[in-house]
Amino acid sequence: MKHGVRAEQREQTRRTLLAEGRRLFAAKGYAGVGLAEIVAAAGVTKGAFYHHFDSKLALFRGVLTAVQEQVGAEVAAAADAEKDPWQQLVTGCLTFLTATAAPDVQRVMLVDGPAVLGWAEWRALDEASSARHLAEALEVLIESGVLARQPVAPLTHLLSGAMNEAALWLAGSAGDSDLDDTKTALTRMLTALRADSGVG
Amino acid sequence: MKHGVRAEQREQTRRTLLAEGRRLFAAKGYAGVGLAEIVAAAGVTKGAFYHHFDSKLALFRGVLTAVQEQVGAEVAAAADAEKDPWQQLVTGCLTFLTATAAPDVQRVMLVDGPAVLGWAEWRALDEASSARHLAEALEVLIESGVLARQPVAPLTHLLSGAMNEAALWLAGSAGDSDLDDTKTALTRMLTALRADSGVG
DNA sequence: CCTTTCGCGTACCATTGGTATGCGAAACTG
DNA sequence: CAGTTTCGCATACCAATGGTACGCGAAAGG
Repeated sequence: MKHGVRAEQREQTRRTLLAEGRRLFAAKGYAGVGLAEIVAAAGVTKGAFYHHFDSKLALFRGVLTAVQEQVGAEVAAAADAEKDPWQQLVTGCLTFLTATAAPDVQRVMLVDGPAVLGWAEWRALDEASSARHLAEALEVLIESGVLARQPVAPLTHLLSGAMNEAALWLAGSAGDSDLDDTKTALTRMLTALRADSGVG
Repeated sequence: MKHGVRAEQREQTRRTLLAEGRRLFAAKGYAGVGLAEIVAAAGVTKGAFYHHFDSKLALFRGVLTAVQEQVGAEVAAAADAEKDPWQQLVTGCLTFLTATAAPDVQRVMLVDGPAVLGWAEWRALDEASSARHLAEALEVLIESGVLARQPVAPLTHLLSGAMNEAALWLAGSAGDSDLDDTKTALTRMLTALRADSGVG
């Protein structure tokens, strides 16, 4: 790691571009923001931008990765605070609903992400940050006999999709009890998967 | 309704633009296809296009509506073939997984839709075509005591999101048993919501 | 048959993502 | 410390795209 004045300024410029890109992408969507606006907000020019990123898409990829890592860390922290593996799953899922409540997370990670990068790449990035934790938690619970033995992949995607859509809906819903109701419904769905729930 | 040569040609041109738009949007995504390509494929010019649609976005809105109505009709038909309300729900949900398997449905309706139109408008259109059926089916089952009494909105979004994500995953998954496994997991989740499942 | 309507083609414009090139200061080198 | 290289960045420019203004020619209406 270099520590000269040059390397420092370089990193500062890169961080500013990522920060302003995140702010603008969240506010106006990927297609609604031009490079001119981004570089102006960052106080640089297009020449500087293309020195740091190959394309507008590359900047979005960087922003999305940062958002996903932030959400993943928040969820993982909440889950790790629980002792019981089952409670880790429930807490992690419920935390996800609130961690993705911020508008910038919504638009970048849940709405524009799949369309801009393509679903496959978006899925791969999500897998690396948060979905992997979900799958691992499910596997542990299956191995320990808490959950009925079954393939984890379908379950992971069903739950992941359910939480994503619920988070988007909650952001625009006016009802005060919607969050609690959703948490209740989600908890009920998770509980239903248990081997001792009488289903299966 | 006029029936002259002129009105007929007009409708023909409009249908061709919608058809080619759907084909190209599905193949390359909304941002990946230009108006020039669309009008060339339809055998007309941009002048004709803007005589029928206000913008590229308006064409996409028309295409998306058509796709959603097709999926909604397919799901509703399968559900209506069942007598028992509970079986209508299960059959409808399972049919959704196969009805959205076509690549054009995936990209237009599930990936690009929310990003291009914005999540709110996309949700409103989805509500009008398929999600409304789901909500109605859930309400019937709650009223008849099959499902535990609970708010339907959170449940609708959780299930809708789960099915959307599962459909996208299934399209790219290589495993032969993935579809069956997903249907099993989805059925298990639905069954868990029943008032007599011991949960809640 | 003469006028009006209108579906559509042609020519054009503004903006956007992306590139080629030059400059000036920081970082090596003797 | 002078000379040279490196490199972060700015300027000027290009091709393509969504969108508009306007004109033509055939069908619709009297």
